[in-house]
Order: sequence, then C-alpha cells, then structure tokens
Amino acid sequence: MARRHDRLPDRYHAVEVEERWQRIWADRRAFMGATISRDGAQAQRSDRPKSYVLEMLPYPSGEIHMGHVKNYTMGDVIAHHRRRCGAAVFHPMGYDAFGLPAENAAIRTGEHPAIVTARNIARIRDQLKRLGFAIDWDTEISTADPEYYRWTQWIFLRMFERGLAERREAAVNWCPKDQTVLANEQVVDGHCERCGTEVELRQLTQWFLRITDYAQALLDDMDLLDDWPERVLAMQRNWIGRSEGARVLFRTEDGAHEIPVFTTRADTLFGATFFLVAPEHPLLATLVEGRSEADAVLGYARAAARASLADRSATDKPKTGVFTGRYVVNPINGEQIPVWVAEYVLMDYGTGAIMAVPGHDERDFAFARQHDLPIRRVVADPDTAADAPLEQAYAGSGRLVNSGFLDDLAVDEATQAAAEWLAGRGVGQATVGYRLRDWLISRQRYWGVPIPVIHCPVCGPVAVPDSQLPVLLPDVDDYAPKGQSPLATSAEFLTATCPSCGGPARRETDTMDTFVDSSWYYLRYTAPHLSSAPFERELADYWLPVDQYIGGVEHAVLHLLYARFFTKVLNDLDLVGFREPFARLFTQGMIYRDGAKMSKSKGNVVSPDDIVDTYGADTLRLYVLFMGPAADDIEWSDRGVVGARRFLDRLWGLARSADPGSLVDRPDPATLAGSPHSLELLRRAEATIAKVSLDIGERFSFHTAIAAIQELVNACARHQSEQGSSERGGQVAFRYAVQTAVSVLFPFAPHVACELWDALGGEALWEVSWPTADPALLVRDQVTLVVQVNGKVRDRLEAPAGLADIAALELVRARPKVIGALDGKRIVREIVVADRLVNFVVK
RNA sequence: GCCGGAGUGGCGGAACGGUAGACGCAAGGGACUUAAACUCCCUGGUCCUUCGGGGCGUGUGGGUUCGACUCCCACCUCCGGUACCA
Repeated sequence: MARRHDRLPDRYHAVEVEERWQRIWADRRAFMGATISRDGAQAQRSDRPKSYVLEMLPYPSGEIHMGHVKNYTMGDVIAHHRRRCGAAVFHPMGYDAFGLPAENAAIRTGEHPAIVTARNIARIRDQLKRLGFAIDWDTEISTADPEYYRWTQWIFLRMFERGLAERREAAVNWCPKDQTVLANEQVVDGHCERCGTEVELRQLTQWFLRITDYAQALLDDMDLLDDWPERVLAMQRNWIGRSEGARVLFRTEDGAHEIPVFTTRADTLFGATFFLVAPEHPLLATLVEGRSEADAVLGYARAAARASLADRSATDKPKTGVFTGRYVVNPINGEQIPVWVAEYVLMDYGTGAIMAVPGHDERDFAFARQHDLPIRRVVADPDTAADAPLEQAYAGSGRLVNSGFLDDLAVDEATQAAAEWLAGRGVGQATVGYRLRDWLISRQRYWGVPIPVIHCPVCGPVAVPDSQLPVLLPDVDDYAPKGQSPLATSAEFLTATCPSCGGPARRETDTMDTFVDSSWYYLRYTAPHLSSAPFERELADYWLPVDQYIGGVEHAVLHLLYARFFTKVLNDLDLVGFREPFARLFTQGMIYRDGAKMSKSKGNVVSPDDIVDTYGADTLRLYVLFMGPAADDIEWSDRGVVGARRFLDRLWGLARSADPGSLVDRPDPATLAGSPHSLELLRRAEATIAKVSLDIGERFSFHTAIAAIQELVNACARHQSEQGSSERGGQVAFRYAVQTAVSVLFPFAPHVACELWDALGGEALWEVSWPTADPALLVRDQVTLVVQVNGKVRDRLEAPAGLADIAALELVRARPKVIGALDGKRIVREIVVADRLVNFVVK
C-alpha cells in the first residue's frame, strides 16, 4: 500500500485518520472473509478455532447511546484480539426492529413504521461504522424484514404443532396506555416496563408459549453456564422459583367437588383450620350457587378483579376475605374446615387454593386474627410446650405436636411422612411448583410479527401452511391501538380461508411480543440470506453456541431466559445440536451522568457523535473502556475523555519521532548489555504484552489493559528524555517499544493504531499475529526486596534476583536501617519470601 | 423478608495472602509564553517531626497468619433483583 505521508503529520487529526482506515477496511473486506459466504451455503473450512463474538442487537431508536458504544467496543476488542490470536471470528450485527417506539412515532406523524425504522437503521448503521467496529456487514439482519419474520412465524408454527404455543383464557396483564397485554416479565412492580403505567388484570384469551414446560430444563442446564455472571443465574433461578412440596386433595363436605392445594408444608396438615380460594377460582361460583353468601362472595371476587395488579400484590394491607358458607374435609384427619375466598390467594400460583395453617404461616396467621379463626400449634421447638399459645406464626424447626401419627417427628421427617401417607390413600402426592408462568406473546399492536394462525368457526385455530409464509403485515390507515390489533381494521387481511376445511375463516390479528424475534436472531446470522429455512443446521452447529455474548443485565429474565428456552425447543425439534445458545455471558454496567441514567428527559445525555467529532472514535472507544471495570456502573466524566485523547497524542508524538523507518524485531537483550534504560524499556514492553493479553483474553479487565499500555508509553517518553536512545541499541529498543504499544493498542483504538503502524513501516495490523512476550524477559534480574520487622516495612533495597534465603538475609542484615530497627531486639523468627521480602519477627 | 453484588485518596479506580493507592481525572507549584491555551517537569492519604524519620490508615468489631484491601465469623451502609409464591 502506498504510504500516504512521507512522515506523520505533527498533529493527530482523528477524523481524517478514521475515515481513511474505515475506507481501507471496507475496500479490503477486512472483517468479512473469515466468516461465511454471502448465500450462507458454506462455512469457510478452516482448521482455526472458531469464535462467535456477539453483542445484544440494538433496538433502532434513532441514535446509539453511550451504553451501546461501551457494549460494542467490548465486543470489538475481543473480536480483534481473537482474530489476531488466530481464531476464525464471527462478529455480526443486526437490528431488533419491531416494537412500540417506531409505531408510536408513526401514530404521531402518520408515517409508516417501516419507513421510520428504515431511517433509524440507516442512522445507527452509520454511527456504528463511524466508530470503526469490525463487523461482518454482509450478515446484517433486521427482525422486521419479511425474510426474517417469515422464519419467526415458521418457528412459531413448529411450536404450535407441538402444543408449545397455545391459545387460552387467563387473567393477563393489560397496559391501558399502550393498549396491549404484557408478559409477566414485562411488568415491573405492577407497572408497564415500557411506559410506567399501572397494569390492570384482564381475563382474556391470548397466545402463550409454554415456557413452563421447560422450567426444570432451564434450571438444570444452568450447570452448563459456568461462565455466566452469578447474579444473572441467581435472577433466573429466582424467577423460575422452583419449590418442592405436595399436592393435597380436599373434598367439599358434600363430596361433590375436589379442590387440590399445593403446599410446601404437608407436615402442618393437622394445623389447617380453614381453607382459602382465590377470587378467580373456577369453582367459586359453583360453591356458593343458590346460597345466601353468594352475593357477598361474588361481589368480593368482582371487586378483586377490578383492582390493579399493584393493589392486589401489596403485602402491607389487611388480609380481606369472605366466608363462602361451605366446608371442605381435611384428608388427613377428616376435619371439616370453613372455605373462605381471599384476595391474597393467587390464582396463577399453585392451584389457586390453599390450606391455611395460621399457626405456622405469617399470612394465614394475620388472616386468622383478622377474621377470628382458630389458630392451632402443630410444631414446637424443644423448649416450648405443645399447648403453648402462639403470638405469631412459628415457621422454625422443631417437633410435631397435636398431629396424630406425625407427633414427635421433626419437620422434614413429618413432611415426608405426610406426603407418603397421602399418596398411599390417593389424596395427594409429592410435587414441584414453579413460580415461572407461561410466556404471553400476543400483542394488540401493529408493528410486530403477525401470528400465523387462521380461526375457523369449524376447525378452531389452524396453522397457516408453511407455503403461505410469510403472513405479511397489511397496510392499514390507522396504527392507533384501540384495544384490539390495528390489523383487524384491514378487511382484506382479516378474511381468510380455512386451510383445513376450506371454509370461510378469520385471520388472527395479534402480533407477537418482540422478544420472540430476538430469541433466535443469533442463529439467523449464520445464514442470513437463506430462503429455504431459518438457518442451516450444519452452519449453526459450527458457529454456536456463541463463545462470548455481551449485553446489559436488564435482560437477565427477559431476552436471556427466552433465548435459552427457544434453543431448548429447537434442540428438542432436532433442528440444532446444542442446548444453550450462549456459552459465556458478560453483563456490562450502565453509564450514568450526574448520578442518573442518561436520558433525554433528564437532559444529561452525552452524544457519542459529539465526542467523535471533537476527539475521534478511537478516543471515545478508549475512554468508555478506561472509565472503570466493564461490569460496573460508572459515572461519565467529560474531563476524563480528554485524558484518553492526550494519551493518543503522546503516542502519536513518540511514533513520529521514530518515523520513517521499518519495523524492527525484538532486540536480543545481549545487545543491550550496558544499556540499562533500554533493557528496562524492552522488559516493560514484554510485560505489557503479557498484561494486555491476560486482561483482554481472560480477565475482561479492559481498563487495566489500557493502563498498562499507558505505562509503556510513559516509559517510552522517559527513555527519550533520559537519553536512552543514545545508549547502544537504544534506538532499536525505543522503536520496538513504540511498535509494541501500537500493536496492543490496536483492539481499543484501531484507526490510530493502523495509522501509526503504517508509519512505523508495518502493514495491515488487523491481520498481524498477536504478539507473545518472551518469557525470559518477564523474569527480572533485579528485584526490590522489602524488609519488615514484625510485619512493618522498615527498608527496601535493590538486589539481584534469585538470591538464596541465606544470601538475602546476609544482605539485608548489613543495611543500616535494618541494624537500627533490630537493635536491642531478640530475633524469634526470620521469614524469607524469595525475591520479595524478608520479615524479622522480634521480641 | 429472601437472593445477588459492592464499600480503598478530592474523583474514576489498581493491587497471585507479601512495598496499599498503578493508570487517569481534578488540584497545587514550576518551565515555556507579552499573556492565556497547549505541552513539559515537580508535589500530592492523613497526623506528628529535631526533616533522619515516626504514628495512623482499604465501612465497623472480632479471628486466622510472621504478614490481611485480599481468607473466616458477626455486624453496618449502599446498589440490583424479587416478594401475599402457600
């Protein structure tokens, strides 16, 4: 390649340098060749190890923010490092392009969401390119592209065939502002995750994906996720909420109905003094039919149904309830206990009915006190009498009392004995409950994937045949939500023929939750243009699981759980050969400013574009990673950016003083004998290689890697000012050190690194093998020995490395400070840590 | 309440059980400049000091160890997740 300058300009003009190298990389297709051919037909056969580096795909809201910059810079650093270490790297990009913001913009302006989205994508693509990310742009995808979403529909149909997608009535979360239902995971503290509006519960017929069928698998396979952050695993574990217990059958006093309950405390069955059902319990109306209590009970249930989710789930209010006038029989002792309806019993956990044991459950205790129901002790610790009254629920350990055949057993023994007893009589059995609920995916909104189903009055819901996919989004006049999907306003779309009986039918008008789209995108990248299938198994099995996935922790129980679920389903359908999509996960921290998350409404946003304009993309990339540990939340500092730029300026100046010339090999330390500054610089260069390799490759500690490069650059400057260059071999040592700094800086600041590498006489730095340190130069020949007396530092001295303990002691004892510190003391013990310290224990 | 994580200078932070504060920001002093900016050099935890040094310092209190920011126990504070889940 022709040199552009005879020498580097004396000033570093970042934007110019960056535009130049972005052009060169694009022209040379620098980051694309290693992946897959355009039609996705064939993976490039390679004996190199593969590395799939992926960051969570952005929602194209119009602008990228600092969080994106940090996210994609981290991925880019890893991709560059792995590529130069010899891996075949796959580093794709796409857009999570369906969703509410574009649709809401369309409602305001009348512009089609597709146009809004296309414009936003173009803008974001430009911004990403301007930051110089080494992305394989040939594999770019958009989830709103019909060629993508036809496969989202296809996967849905495979789930439908297997009974994993089903339509059923349930109490669901309804956001009155967005006019749509929401998944459980999208409700935060009773409010809509998107817009913050209080969520209502509505009884509706909706589409669900049966993620609960996979609750145990999602839990079990966490064993495969060693390299996931503990907190994400903990959140998922928590969310799935497995609890072991028993299902116990209670029968109404007239024997007409069976009502099962779930309990984790089967041992306390003798303590059940009343029975509660949720206001939504299907048997409730039947139980009170024709009774004087009916009005009160059903009125109570209706009021509960009207309450908001936040009100329903508040724990600090009185425990309300109404007696139904009915009784059930406790199977363990034949006792008849009254049935109440109570709001605190949830229809969607367990069976929607519970046996209440006020003596040993805090909530039941409160309810009993409130409504004057009996409280009976069935567990007592060794210091407590069996008939001691309870002033509060006792949930501790102890032995059973007042419990017939369970008396004297410990809690866990009794739990098991009770379960066995119930099972033996066919009135119960040990079982496992989960908190996880099925994934509600219907959305009554326009800008999403149409659910590919036709409703036939004769056949019911029928799958759209694969040959008719994609079911395209129709054009509509008005995108505004009106409690049903805008798709329903298109008569043409609505009218369909039943694929099964050929009769007139009606098309499903709901669209899918956008988290469905992003549950499989990482597979599509491996064959982004394939027209015969969502992906090709051979390619998917080659590239996946993702070797390094990077994103925000806010998706811990959303995207990350859903994607794991999808992968398991696809594995069970024998479409992929792996059970987990992301082998290693890194969750980055958020960037704050003025103590708050950056947001337009708070007016504390720093635009990446502005920083690039002022300092350059390399400075921005360097700074977002230098700010602090990548996993931590961190406060943005405008001044801090300047430091990153100053560092690049300093390196530029040093490279300029070595330019022009050609690359040098690592000098042989023997040639630097008698050149202490230069030998020291060489050692520093080697130590930097080792440190940066470790920090990028294993520790995810980018800020310390950058600090190490800064130390090397400082050492180069010192070498210059200390006349190190005039030493024998000093010029070569200096060139080598600068060259090394540029080489290892490359993943962080690729443009300026390429420019300087070019000036130093190198070529195509992105393809140059990652350097390895000479181990011989990593061991020091001079060390600082620390002398302690009783663990307190008393002296420090330079000594040759590798001294025997005796020699070290002798050397240290001769030091005046040490003599002074030991004067008049009796040495009890001497500890020598080779090449590190000597500690005298004295009295 | 339960689960997870974190507490180190003015600030972001560093430190295989072995020199606490690397690197950077901000600050003070100096050089350069008519001046400022840029750049470069020096200082920098804290208290005492006879200027040699010395005491105290990593949220608190204990413990293990020759030696603890690091390991163990108890606690405090903050952040995140979750919560009538039976």
